[in-house]
Amino acid sequence: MNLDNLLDKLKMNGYKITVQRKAILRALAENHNNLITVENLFEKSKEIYPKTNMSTVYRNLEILEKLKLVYKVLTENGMALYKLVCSDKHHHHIICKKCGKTEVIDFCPIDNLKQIIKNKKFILTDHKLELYGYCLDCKNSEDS
Amino acid sequence: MNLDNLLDKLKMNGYKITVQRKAILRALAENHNNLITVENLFEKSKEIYPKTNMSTVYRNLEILEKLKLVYKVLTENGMALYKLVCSDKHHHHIICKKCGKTEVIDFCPIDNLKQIIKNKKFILTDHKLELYGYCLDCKNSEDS
DNA sequence: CTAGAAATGCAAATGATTCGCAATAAGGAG
DNA sequence: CTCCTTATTGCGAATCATTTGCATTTCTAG
Repeated sequence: MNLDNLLDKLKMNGYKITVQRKAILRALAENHNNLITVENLFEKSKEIYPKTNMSTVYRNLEILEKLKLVYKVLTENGMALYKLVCSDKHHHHIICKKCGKTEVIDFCPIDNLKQIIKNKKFILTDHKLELYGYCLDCKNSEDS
Repeated sequence: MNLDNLLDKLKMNGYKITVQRKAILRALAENHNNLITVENLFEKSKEIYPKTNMSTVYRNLEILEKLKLVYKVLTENGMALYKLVCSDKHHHHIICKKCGKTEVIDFCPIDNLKQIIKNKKFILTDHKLELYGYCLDCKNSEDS
């Protein structure tokens, strides 16, 4: 999904297009393969529009998350990482533990699981599958 | 794993057995099927040994996590939930989104995934599979 | 029983995230 | 283009789970 599509989606949902909002989206778009921290996104947004404020970044991420335009993971210490969603099709990711690079995993084990869960006293509603590792770039750099 | 085993593991690793530590472990053991919040664990520990302190709970959870005696999940808002690990065998859970009850899922899709990841520029090291839903008790109670 | 190390309690610090509120900017109607 | 309404922003202060420093207490090996 490119920048214009994103802006359209926002407009369609009654959100105004502000300079800050565009900067944040562009910063996200320029990192669409990587999960980034809010702090980092804030820095990148400021490079595009220097007056962008941290609260604004948070508020926009909240909106983008609600519209499912952004994907959020929590690190082990509970900090949020974000990236733009790349496609509407259900999928998972493998995430580089060092640099946050992601690749799509076009496989979902949920059907196998549904079978198993049939016998449990549970109604399955959601699932979260996250794979972690190192991308080759990070693997090859010594200090991992 | 029962209380005595847990105490042994701690001793074996050079940790002392204190009243508070035993209270926290007993509280965890009494809830071994449910994920509980630290706050909640704190309350339950105090019922067993009233002088137990919140910091102590946090410090002990940290130790238990390091020894892999406890399993930790983060809620959507980044708050930690804990439960004792039940077995050494690799497994996953289905988690009730309302009450935190868990059931073991004795299936891991990682072999299928390894096959898929072979072609990616990634070294897989970890994975996280969490299933969410409602246990029948919660499903049946109206206010969900 | 004692010494030394580990653990605890308390209160204060941290740090990511949220919030209140006044000021500003967007964009539709005229 | 200008006005008006409403959303959005910036700022600083508040939140809140978690962590930490330090003095005190408790373990436990010897």
